[in-house]
Parts: sequence; C-alpha cells; structure tokens
Amino acid sequence: MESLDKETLLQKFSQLEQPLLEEILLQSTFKHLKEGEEALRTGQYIKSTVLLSKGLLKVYREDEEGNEFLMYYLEPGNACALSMMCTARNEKSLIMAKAVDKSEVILIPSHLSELWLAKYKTWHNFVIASYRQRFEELLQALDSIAFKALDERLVFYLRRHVKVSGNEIKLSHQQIANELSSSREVISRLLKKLEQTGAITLHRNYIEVHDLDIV
Amino acid sequence: MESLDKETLLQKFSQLEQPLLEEILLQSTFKHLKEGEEALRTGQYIKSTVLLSKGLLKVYREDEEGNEFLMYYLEPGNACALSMMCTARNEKSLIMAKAVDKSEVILIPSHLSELWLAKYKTWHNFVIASYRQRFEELLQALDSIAFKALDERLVFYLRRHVKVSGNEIKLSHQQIANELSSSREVISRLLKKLEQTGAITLHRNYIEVHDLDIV
DNA sequence: GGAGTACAGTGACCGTTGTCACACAGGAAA
DNA sequence: TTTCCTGTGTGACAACGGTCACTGTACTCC
Repeated sequence: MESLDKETLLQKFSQLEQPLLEEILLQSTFKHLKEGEEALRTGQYIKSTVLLSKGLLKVYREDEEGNEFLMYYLEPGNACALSMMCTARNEKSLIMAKAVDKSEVILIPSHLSELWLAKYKTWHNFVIASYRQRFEELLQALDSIAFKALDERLVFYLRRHVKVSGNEIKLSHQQIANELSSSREVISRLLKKLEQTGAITLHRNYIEVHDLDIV
Repeated sequence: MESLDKETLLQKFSQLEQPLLEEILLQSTFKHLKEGEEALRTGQYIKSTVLLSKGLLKVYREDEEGNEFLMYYLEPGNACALSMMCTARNEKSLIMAKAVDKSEVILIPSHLSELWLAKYKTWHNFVIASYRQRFEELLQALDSIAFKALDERLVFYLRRHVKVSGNEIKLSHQQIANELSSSREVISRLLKKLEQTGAITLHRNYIEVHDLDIV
C-alpha cells in the first residue's frame, strides 16, 4: 500500500470537510486496480467502504451462467453505495465491480465509515447522496430493460458511454452484447441500423458516435 | 389524524429502542390508506419517512405509457427505503407505492428521522438495514427480468405473493400481466401450463398455489 | 330468468431476439 | 507472403411473447 495522493483526494472529494479528508489520508489504504481487474465479487464479504479516486469502475450483476447486466459506472469522486450498505453489518456483496480502465480505490475500514456518519456531517450527506444517486441510476437501468426494446436499450447504453468516456467507444460488439446480456449478432445488426441513420460510424474495435438524439 | 396504536407499533417495530418508540408515538402522524390508494407517486416531493404499520404496500416503477414493473412489497414493520433517501434532501419520489390492502402508514417528519440517526443507534441500524434489504429485493427483481424468461418470472412472482399473502392469490390474470408488464393472454397461457404440471389450480379471480417448487 | 359485464381460454399471426453456419476483413506474427 | 486470430456482416431459422379476434363462462344487477 502506498500513501494516498492528497491532491487527487482534495479535488475529487471537495464536498467533504477538511478534517475528514485529513482522517481519510491518515486512516485509509488505497489500492491500484489494473484494467479489467475485479474490485468486488458477488458473495465476497465487504470489510471496507469503497471510494473511487481515479479511473472507472463498472458495477454489474451476474447470474449463474455468467451473463452480465450493467447497473452503472462509478467515476472518480463516487462511492460504491452497496459497499456502504454491506459494510455496516459485515455482509456479502450483492454485485460485481470491475475496473474498466486502470483505477485507484480508497478503502475505508468499516468501523471508521460508521463512526464518521455521526462525526462528520459532510460524510453523512455524502453517503446519503450516494445511496440516492446509485438507486436512481439503477432504476434507470431497470426501466430500460423493463420497458424498452433492445434497440432503445442499446442507444441508452451508448449514451451512458459517451457521458463517461467521450465519443469514441472502444468496445467490441461482443463486449456490448455481454453488458446488455444479448448476443453479438443481434448487437451487430442493431448497430448497423444505427449507422444507417447516421448516428454512429462503425470501426473495428471502436464506435464513433456522432449524434444519438437523431434516432 | 388519529393517535397511533401503541400496541401495533411495539409489536411491529420491536427492534427499535423504547425511547425512540415513545418519540414516534408523540411526534409522528399516521394515515389510513384504502385498498388501492396511492401512498407515493413518482415525482412527488417527499416530506416524511414512511413506515408501514398495517396492511401491504406495493412498490413499483411506472413508465410514460402506464406500464408497471413491480419492485417489491412492503409488509408491516418495513420502511420505504426510498422515502428515507429522498427525505434527507427534500427530493422527488422515484417510485410509485400503492396500498394492496387496507393499510396504515406512519409518517415521520424528515427533520426528525434525520436527527434520530445520530440520536438512536437502533434507528440508524434500522435505516441501514432497510436500505440493504430493499436494494437486495430490487436486485432480485432485476435479475428475474434481466436473465429469466417470462415463465420463470411468473413463478418468481407467484412465490413472492405466497410469501406475503398465503396460498390463495387473489388476482386476475390481467393484474398479474400489468405487474410483469406483459399481456393477459400470455399470462393465461403460462398459468395454464403451470396448472398442467399440478403446481397451481386456476379459479376465477384467484389462484390456488400447491407447490411451486415442482416446476 | 335474462341481460350485461368482467374474466378466462384459445387459435392465428407477426415482429423481435437468440442461435447456427459461414463468409469476409484487418492486423499481427512468422 | 502466408498464416492465424479476432472481430464483423449476414442469411436462415426457431422460439418467445405481444396482438387480434373470437368464444366461453361465471357473477351481478335488473
């Protein structure tokens, strides 16, 4: 474990009060994740609250056959709401989390994050806000699958990607199919249709997004 | 508003400490809901934390066209986790909640439920446990829709009903179709298949469940 | 008892999605 | 260049689920 990078912390978590940030620097550890490395596994016991300081984390649900369903992405400055909920009673993770890019997470021992809820108003607010934000995003993901056909879900998915990592989406059709728990051929077909409308251009291993609102 | 029924409260929320229960009795209001009455609407501002003392509440998501997706049921002794999250910052409800039976909810003003988090350990635990439980149930609902075909989702749905209200499920095929955002004919077909396996018996306006595990 | 109404059953049909088979294209390595 | 591998395109086909049309069946209210 290395020491925490104070600058990054201050910048990404500016809503937290100064003494709290000091405590975080002192008391937490952090961990580098390689691209593709898992941060949390379903069923794993959670011993710390997880904050993301750098990189990008994908949070998803996985079934017995290995099908995935993407819940949401965590960006720097976000916390894994579920790690907060589980932490309190030393429970198992309900979800999978994987680093999309090289990332850095801050691990806060559960007894501290518990303690801080009472001690630091900004921590308390941060936690509540995280819960609410994640719940909201999860509900959006749920909406898309409950009420929308696959073509709309795909657009929704591409939009989210544009939001977190810009207009060049560096994913194969296979990867997209996985995250939507669909199949490659179907995704290829739908992407082709999108290309025909002019919304995107397809390349090998990446997709160029022009304008998803025209669909 | 009538006075709270102390006996019910003590019984259903026995995990809360005595002084807290006293405060609830003193400071909260409660509200009777008729069968079918809405407790929360999407977009409505939430001013209180909602606890359920009697009856049964259905929590669901609704899209623009009025399609529903059932998230979970709340039973007496449960809290609406989302009302807790929204309450803190006076935000809008993300979900719909409707009384399935005649019900009774306890409304706790947001400033109090906020205050109690620090003041009463049992309240704090109760809130965290609620978040976690609801999240877990929501994820199960999500799994069923993301990874399962409609026949399995139907069984999952029936199981939940048996859990909360016993072996006689008093619902029309149409109502079931709504909650699974499917259509009556399809549900009828699938129920018929279930009947042929011997798992259930169909009647007008209700379903008799024998054994859902044989499917 | 008869009419009306909500619920349930069923066959036909069709669009979407998943699957299989195979062709093809681009990049990397030999 | 040749070979290989991975990613992409595409047609055929099947299964599932949604829709339509219509029938039948209980229950309720005159």
